[in-house]
Amino acid sequence: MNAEMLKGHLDNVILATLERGPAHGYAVIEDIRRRSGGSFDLPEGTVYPALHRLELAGLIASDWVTPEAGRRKRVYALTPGGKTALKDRREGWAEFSRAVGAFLEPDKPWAA
Amino acid sequence: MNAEMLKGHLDNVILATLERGPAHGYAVIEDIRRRSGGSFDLPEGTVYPALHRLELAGLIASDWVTPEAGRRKRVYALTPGGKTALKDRREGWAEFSRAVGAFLEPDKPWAA
DNA sequence: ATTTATACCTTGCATTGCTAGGGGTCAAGT
DNA sequence: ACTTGACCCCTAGCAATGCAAGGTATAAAT
Repeated sequence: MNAEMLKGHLDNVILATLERGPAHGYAVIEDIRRRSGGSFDLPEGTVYPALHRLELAGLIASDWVTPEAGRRKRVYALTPGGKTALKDRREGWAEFSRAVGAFLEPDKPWAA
Repeated sequence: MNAEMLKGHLDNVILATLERGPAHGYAVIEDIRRRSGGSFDLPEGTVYPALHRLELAGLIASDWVTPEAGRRKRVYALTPGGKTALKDRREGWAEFSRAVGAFLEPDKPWAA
């Protein structure tokens, strides 16, 4: 799978991951890998800047958590604005997916 | 629809457009707009460089055509390599679409 | 004559995912 | 004791891409 295809969709994937509950960066990477069936095996240099980007945009918020056993983690959670954004991006993805499918999935009924 | 979502997918859309037969740049833009149901209304500054890119990569080839009536056009057609690439990219899109759908289309059966 | 649609092109920008590095903690194996 | 691997965080700089903005030119419509 081409690497550039993810551009513009990573934020949506991360937001959808955090929709299931707060998680720290490393766990987000693992969730994405598992939930995508291995298709998205993202390096840290991709995900961490994306998380910072989303926090700067106000779509997620972070808290440092230091458990008794283990290392300190930065746990991210969706903000109300993030939930709204995710809803909008779902619609955006549906439209985009339908539009590209009209070109690359010629068996679909909508492909004129 | 977000603008950055098209990144990495435009080449596939253009290749699929030329799959139906040779066309010049301006016609490609119109075909994409029509076939996408208006979702992709691409400016020339997006499509023309992409066509040059694809030709440089050997996936399409161009010929200048000067009809008796009308303006001269640069007509692009898929090369054998382009047809092969399109086939591969169809599979890539299927995988990518399935993977993103697992995050943004939670009603789908594969969304664990 | 002016506007609109057609038809092509390029420069430079903003954004993005990735590579390649860095730091550090902790458990298990050798 | 030492190394390996898993865990957990971060940044600088690169390459690619879609786009805005601008230019050129012909043909048809008003």
